[in-house]
Amino acid sequence: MGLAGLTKAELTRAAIVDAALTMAQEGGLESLTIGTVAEKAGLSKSGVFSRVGSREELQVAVLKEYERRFIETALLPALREPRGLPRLRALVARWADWIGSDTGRAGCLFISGSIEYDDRPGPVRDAVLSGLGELRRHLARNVRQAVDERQLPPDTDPEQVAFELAAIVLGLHNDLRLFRDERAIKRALVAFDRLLAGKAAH
Amino acid sequence: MGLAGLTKAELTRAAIVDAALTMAQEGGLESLTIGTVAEKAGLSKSGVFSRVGSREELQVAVLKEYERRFIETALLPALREPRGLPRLRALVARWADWIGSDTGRAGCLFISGSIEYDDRPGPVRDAVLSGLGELRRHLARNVRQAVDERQLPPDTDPEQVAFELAAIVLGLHNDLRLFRDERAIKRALVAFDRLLAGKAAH
DNA sequence: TGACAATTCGCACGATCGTGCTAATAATGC
DNA sequence: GCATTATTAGCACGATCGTGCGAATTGTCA
Repeated sequence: MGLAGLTKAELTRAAIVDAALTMAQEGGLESLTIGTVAEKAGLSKSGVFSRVGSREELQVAVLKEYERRFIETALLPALREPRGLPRLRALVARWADWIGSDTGRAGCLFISGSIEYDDRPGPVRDAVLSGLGELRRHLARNVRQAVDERQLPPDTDPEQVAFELAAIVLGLHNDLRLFRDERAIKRALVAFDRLLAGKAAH
Repeated sequence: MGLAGLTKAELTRAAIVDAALTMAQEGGLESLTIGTVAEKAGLSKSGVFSRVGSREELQVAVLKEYERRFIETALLPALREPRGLPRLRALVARWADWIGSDTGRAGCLFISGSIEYDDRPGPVRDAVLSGLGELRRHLARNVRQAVDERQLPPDTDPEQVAFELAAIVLGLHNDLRLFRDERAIKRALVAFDRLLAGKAAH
């Protein structure tokens, strides 16, 4: 047993998932191959395979790890803000920062995954769908709380606002990754403000 | 020379591109293989290859054909509306309809392409970038004209509105394709209205 | 240190990929 | 109908893919 109570196999597996995660951020989960991941991790193909079980299990593991980091970095810190609009604002701000932080090199696995697996059934698609669905419900719940706190108009449609917030993030991701246009960051923040300024959609 | 002045080779090529386009709409341009396209078109691998030159040229040809159909179906008809807000509204309405029309089976090649090729240089990426860039500039120009016609506030930022319009379409596409949620159509229209209601972003 | 278990590697397999090359076929002009 | 050309098929090639299996290596405990 090594540090932190992790066996060597678990450490190796973590290193594999970490390398695969980086690779998947440029190229997508579908671009992952056992061979290239092995090369990046400094292992043999068989070594990687014996740790992750199969290519598909590796893809799911990478997605889960990415989700864990997002929750830790963006979602949980926002929960420290008071409920309602402040918490919602903190969440979208951290979310946008998460997308824009390592711009250029790193794409969002859930956004690319939602394209790659929208017509490809299986465990990876299920993981993408559940992760994004949960986030969307989380957004709508926060909007509902903001309405309860009278920080948004009472005729606000929470799911409508959640839809639009998610759409803005998609636009941000697209402009950053494809057009390499950093102005998208400011545009996304402007769009957020307009949406949460109290004149929310009915 | 056959009908419409097309040689047999050109007819075959058109059939290949048509079959490939359908296949690319579920699975993306990167999922196209000479073999599967050949099977769907009822030809041999060599037959397909001799018509399209290479896999990459086929991908570009498919994208160009998709763009041609979009221009014909959504963009040109909108140009018959009076310039300014009516034309802009007609464009986004037809655009949303284009995305939502054959929902489920058919994805937008430019949206999936912007994910597949955001980190993959080459002719396909160039085609995606130029097509989406042109559409974005077209949007901004129409917004600018609506401002000139005093149909939108004078402090409207055309590129900001164009960004948000594109984002809404991304959200629509995502909810239709991944979540299979038809309510996204109405939500996109609501978002359009809110954006173009005269309280446009500053 | 020696026995045993955990971990990783080397290698091979069938499948599929894009792409040339040559022969067969279909269309065209006399 | 025949010769010529345009078009498509057959086949093989090297490369890469995921995956299984036995050997080699490394770590662990007495």
